[in-house]
Amino acid sequence: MNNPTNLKQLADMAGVSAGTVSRALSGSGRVSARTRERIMTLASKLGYQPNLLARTMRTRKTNTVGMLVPMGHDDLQHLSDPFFNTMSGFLADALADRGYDLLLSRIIPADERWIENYVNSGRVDGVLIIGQSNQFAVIEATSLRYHPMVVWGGKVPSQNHCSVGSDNRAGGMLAARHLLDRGCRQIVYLGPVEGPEFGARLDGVRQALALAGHLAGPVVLPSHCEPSAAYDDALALLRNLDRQPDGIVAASDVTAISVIRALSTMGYSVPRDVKVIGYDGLPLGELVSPPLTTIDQQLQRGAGLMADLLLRRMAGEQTGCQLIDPVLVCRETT
Amino acid sequence: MNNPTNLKQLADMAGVSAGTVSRALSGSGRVSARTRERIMTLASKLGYQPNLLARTMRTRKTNTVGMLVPMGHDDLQHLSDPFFNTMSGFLADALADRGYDLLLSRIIPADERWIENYVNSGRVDGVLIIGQSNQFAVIEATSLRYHPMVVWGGKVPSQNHCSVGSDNRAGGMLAARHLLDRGCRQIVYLGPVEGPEFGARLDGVRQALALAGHLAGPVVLPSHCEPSAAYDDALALLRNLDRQPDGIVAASDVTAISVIRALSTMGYSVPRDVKVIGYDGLPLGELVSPPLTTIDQQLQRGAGLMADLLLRRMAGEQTGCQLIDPVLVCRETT
DNA sequence: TTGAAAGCGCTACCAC
DNA sequence: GTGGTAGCGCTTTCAA
Repeated sequence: MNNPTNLKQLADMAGVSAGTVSRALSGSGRVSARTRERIMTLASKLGYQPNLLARTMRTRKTNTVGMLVPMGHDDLQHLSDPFFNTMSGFLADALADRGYDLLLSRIIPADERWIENYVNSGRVDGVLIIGQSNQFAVIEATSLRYHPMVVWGGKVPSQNHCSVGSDNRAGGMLAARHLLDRGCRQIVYLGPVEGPEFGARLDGVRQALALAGHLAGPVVLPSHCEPSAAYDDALALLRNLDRQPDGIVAASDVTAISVIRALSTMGYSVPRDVKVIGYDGLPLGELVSPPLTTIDQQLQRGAGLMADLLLRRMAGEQTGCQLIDPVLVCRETT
Repeated sequence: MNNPTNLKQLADMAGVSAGTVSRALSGSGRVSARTRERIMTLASKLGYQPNLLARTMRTRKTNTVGMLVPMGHDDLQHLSDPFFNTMSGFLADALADRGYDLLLSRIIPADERWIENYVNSGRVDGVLIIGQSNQFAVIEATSLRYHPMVVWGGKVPSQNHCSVGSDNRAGGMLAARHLLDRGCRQIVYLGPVEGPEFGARLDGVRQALALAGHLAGPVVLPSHCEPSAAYDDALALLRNLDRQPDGIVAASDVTAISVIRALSTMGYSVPRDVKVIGYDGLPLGELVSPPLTTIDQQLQRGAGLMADLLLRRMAGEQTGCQLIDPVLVCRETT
């Protein structure tokens, strides 16, 4: 007695039609309780699993969400970056809770249709884009035609696409103000400066300093994203400074960690000589020593919001953006 | 002029049959160069993407690999753990390089058939299991019937399933010997002790100490996996010790980081007062300060090996296990 | 080289 | 409440 490989075989064994088995197994439709019961036990006894692809093909519902990370130019093992890792972990959890799987595809944007090409292949019900990177325009254009899409990132006034992310300007202000409160007077912003998110964080820092009467503003030290490149950048840039800073706003937690390493290489102690604040609130920040003071974007909550919004959009609803309030998490680097 | 949503529509527009379009687009089969060219340009102009699900259904090939993490009892946000994150990042990269996508499904083993139920649903060509956890027996039994499966984890002599992982005993020895070389005399093993992997690491530590004439062996302090639980455990266990250790072998990098935090809370300095060595070689270890001395399992290489072995098994080949040589990476915690 | 037709495994519709 | 039948979009024979 071979195990049934498809629904028809199971139906034959049960002495009913395929339709009945389908109704019994998928829970939809009217089947007598007895028949259902009988079919269920038989299926589980024989280890029968319906083919999800065939089901998907019929119902046009994959129960899968794709996560895409646009890798602008920076194509070196992006998916291993702590930020993306953390995000994919939270998203996988959030989606699993809602009955969806997460499909990770590494996509290097080749043309203006990379998102549509991906979704048109029919493997996902919706798509989550992590970071706008240098693809803001493409994302925006795509959002006019394709709706089940939610983007992690910043929000600009005229934006059409649905995004979830922290208020980066407010977060930047929070960070700078915290350093001021801690007595810092020579404040540096270190990290990437381009893209909607980083740009807004830097603006926030500028604004906070201006409000506090620091007319000179922060010293801006542009660096790469990738951790070891950021370390090299930080070392070179900080050594080059006329006056050593006493407070550094790093553009991200990963950057902050690289900065702290660079400072330690240079013989400075954190927070005694220099205070450093990160941005993101990665769980990782809690693990490092000294534990990292940071602006928490509440990534876990953000992942949940993205999942919720996406599901609503998949159901045809229109949704607005969600702005997460950044919160200061004061640990031991400031 | 609407964009074609399926192959038939495109065929009509091109004035050929569906079969011809299929042959042209999938590259297989004989089509005249001119026809192919014409169809390709038309398809790309109209933004047509073949439905991958339908193709999969016909060819029985999904070009997708599933990654499963058995969560024994410990079901709290496992996917956000740095180890799994790192692994999934490397695997996604390795698989992408080979033309495959990675499907992340959170599975909580319910019965002895959880793996088979997953693969029988037809969404993946093969499966990667991360960690044997308490599911060694299930994995072993499944491997008798289902072959496209590769497991990250340890290897025991009689094992049937294909695994990739470091030689945990050798790694444990390496770690302990390094601490001895550094002058440590009071050596503690801290971390989980159960499961094939952790058990072997601990054995290695024991063996190294015995070989060096330390008859008493290491003090064994069993702790949880999850970072903050591990921190609590470490604090409690270390405070309870009669004699403070001067060297700690942590069962993993994540554990090592928690241990270092605990030591710092207790007022000890690493590596001055106590030396700590981790296990895994997570990129994260390089980022923390002080940078972590660890036994590197070469996860990136391991992910590549897993991908290669899985692809060969998917092609019907039989493959043996791969044991990765653990290498000592000496940074600044020892 | 191309077209016609069958069929992958499932669900949904329409009878009864 | 259940069975028959059509069809999702594609690939793959088999004929022409």
